[in-house]
Amino acid sequence: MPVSLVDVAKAAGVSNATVSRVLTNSSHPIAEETRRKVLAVAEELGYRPNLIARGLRTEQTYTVGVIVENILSPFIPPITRGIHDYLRQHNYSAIIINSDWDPIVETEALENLARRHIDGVIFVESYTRSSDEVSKLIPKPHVFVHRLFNALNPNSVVPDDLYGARLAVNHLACLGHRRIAFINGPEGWDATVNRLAGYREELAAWDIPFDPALVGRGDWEVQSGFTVAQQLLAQPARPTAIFAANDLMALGVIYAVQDAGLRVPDDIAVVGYDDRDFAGFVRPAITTVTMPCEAMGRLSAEFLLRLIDQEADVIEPTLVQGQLVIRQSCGAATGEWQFEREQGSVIRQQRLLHTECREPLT
Amino acid sequence: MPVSLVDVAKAAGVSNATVSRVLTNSSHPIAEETRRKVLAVAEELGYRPNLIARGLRTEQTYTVGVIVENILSPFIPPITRGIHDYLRQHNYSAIIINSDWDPIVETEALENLARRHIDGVIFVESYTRSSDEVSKLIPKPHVFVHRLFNALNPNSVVPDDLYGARLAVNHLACLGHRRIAFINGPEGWDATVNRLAGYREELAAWDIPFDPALVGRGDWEVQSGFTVAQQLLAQPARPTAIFAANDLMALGVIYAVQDAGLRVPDDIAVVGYDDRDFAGFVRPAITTVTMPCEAMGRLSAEFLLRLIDQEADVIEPTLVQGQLVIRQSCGAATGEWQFEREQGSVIRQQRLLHTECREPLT
DNA sequence: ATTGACAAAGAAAACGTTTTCCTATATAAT
DNA sequence: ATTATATAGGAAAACGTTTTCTTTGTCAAT
Repeated sequence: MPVSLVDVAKAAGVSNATVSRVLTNSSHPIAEETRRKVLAVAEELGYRPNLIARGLRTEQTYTVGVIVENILSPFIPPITRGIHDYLRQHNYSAIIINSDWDPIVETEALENLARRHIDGVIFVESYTRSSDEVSKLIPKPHVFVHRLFNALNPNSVVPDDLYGARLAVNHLACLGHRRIAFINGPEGWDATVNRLAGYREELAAWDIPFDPALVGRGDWEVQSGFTVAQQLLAQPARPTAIFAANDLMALGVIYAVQDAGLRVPDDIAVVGYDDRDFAGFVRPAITTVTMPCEAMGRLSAEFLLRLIDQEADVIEPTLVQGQLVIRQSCGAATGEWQFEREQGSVIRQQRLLHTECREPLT
Repeated sequence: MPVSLVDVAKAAGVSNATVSRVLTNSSHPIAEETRRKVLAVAEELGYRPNLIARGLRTEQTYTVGVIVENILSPFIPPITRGIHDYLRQHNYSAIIINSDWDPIVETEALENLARRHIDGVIFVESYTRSSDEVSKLIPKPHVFVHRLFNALNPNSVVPDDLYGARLAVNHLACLGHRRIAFINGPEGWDATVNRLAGYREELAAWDIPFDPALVGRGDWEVQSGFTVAQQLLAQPARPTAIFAANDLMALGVIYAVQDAGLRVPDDIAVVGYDDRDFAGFVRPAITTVTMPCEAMGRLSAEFLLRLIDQEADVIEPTLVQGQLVIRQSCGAATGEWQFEREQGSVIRQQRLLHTECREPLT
């Protein structure tokens, strides 16, 4: 029923080989007339190459596996969006697997992908395997994107958390804050290490002494931001600004400030991290630093295809920078409180590092 | 390099055919001894069937396409999670395509899936195609899940919005509210039609007269909930409760109530719909009705496999019920304000319909 | 004893491509 | 005039399975 390559060959009065050569733009020489004839016939018959059959012969399936540890993580959709976009432009498709942090599921998934002879694998937010382990399980190129632990493995694309933290602190410093507290995430995460480093570096750039009493540790959840902020606010010389290592904790901070009878941003400025959707519509809307998910996704796909095409053997760990999104929680946004996300300020502020902003903004 | 079926056959001293029969549990009789021998050898050599080669012969790829209109929609992750879970248990994999509402991309995607000889397609939140159109584009079974328009097409799995709206209104009525306003979504959406119907039905069940002045229309966004709520609150006999057709608008309602110098839930009770993540951690946390995304996803996958296995020709449109999640915004939740989601109350309240709760709860 | 049915297994065809050979011209170089 | 080279295309092998067809026994029923 479906028309095959042989059907086209017969109808065009040529051999299989010729049709295949025309359709795959083979380097084998083909007379211009023949080429046109074949293309015309193929078009007319509505021929669709069978990628399964092709894959059997060429051992290339134009399919990559995407392994996701937790499909409900808020970063997954934009990351996969970037991946998909790039892949589609290069005629690749993606098989997505959700492993739910289960190593057994993940191993089975790799097994399954191997059976399908996919061309490569992208691990999203994965941390269970090292590059070597993966290579042993599936002899295909792979890339890690948004690796949460040991991010500097080869073949990984991760956010530049140090830079992002500097953006946040820089913004607060520009606004005149000198007692800037920091609520970090749990130990062990790369994000935690690097955001702290960025915080310290930017403080140093402004000649603000580092004060351990201004640094707390949460667990990424709202409640922890709330609790730690309460402690920070109870200090004798309380901070004038609090930078939380993610938006959820920043929201907890805002609640704590409000419960203490203070106002955000008037009494305490708050900056978050991640640019989660709610950051734009809670009250006050949260100034934050974006996770460059889509860009990371794109890049990881680009790198994977480069590995597949053997244009590279290994990819250097790559950092992707986020942007500062200025909203209400830090007092810098102008104009009325609004629900729309301020795209303009993202662009305007994105390169504000201390070198360009040695003095407070106003 | 990789070990093939012929390798296994040689090593076991039998023919290809025998190995294949053993490994696929064919109905062809096999001596028990031979079977064991083959299995042992396959295991020992680490044989992995080549699904590409198998697919070429059997015309079954154990792959389904999942077409998503907008991968950033908040419902997509849980829906695909349900789909993946079910598929994995049945050894199927999913190729995901994000069409970004672009019919051209979608058509190309279908074309691509057809080339890959996938076994079926699931359309998630799609509305651009009718069942017939799809069948013309790709001669494989398909299912729609969470169809936003014309939801009662054959082969679709959609939320039971009428039931969900009744749950919400019932809850408010149980709490003693009699002037219950409703902020609906934009015209044309199935959700809009059905949630209004549910609102009216439940009012009728409580013998509360329907008052058009208490019904407004938003556009699903926070701002619209805010604006419409302001209008409702300005009425001479203002409502004591407002049911918003989604959580974003419910949040806008809360802001409007607060801006009017009133309190939620003390002065005005608010109920939302969807159970978005933020509903659990905004202040006050929003009482809402869940979208049964994961269940819908599972079910759609189940139906698709049924179609693929030709156990059915067509699937009747199927409604999936959500649950009421009681939080702070309606005044019914007991205990302190807390960040954790109250799993218990979901279960406890889920079957409260007017028949079981003819009178206010307290 | 002959036939029929069944179990068990192998040989070979088939799936739809790509690719390796091979052949037949035409043209260029000796 | 012969040989080399390039162009163009066909025949057939190959990819790794499944499945059809065929064969060989074995056992039971006539």
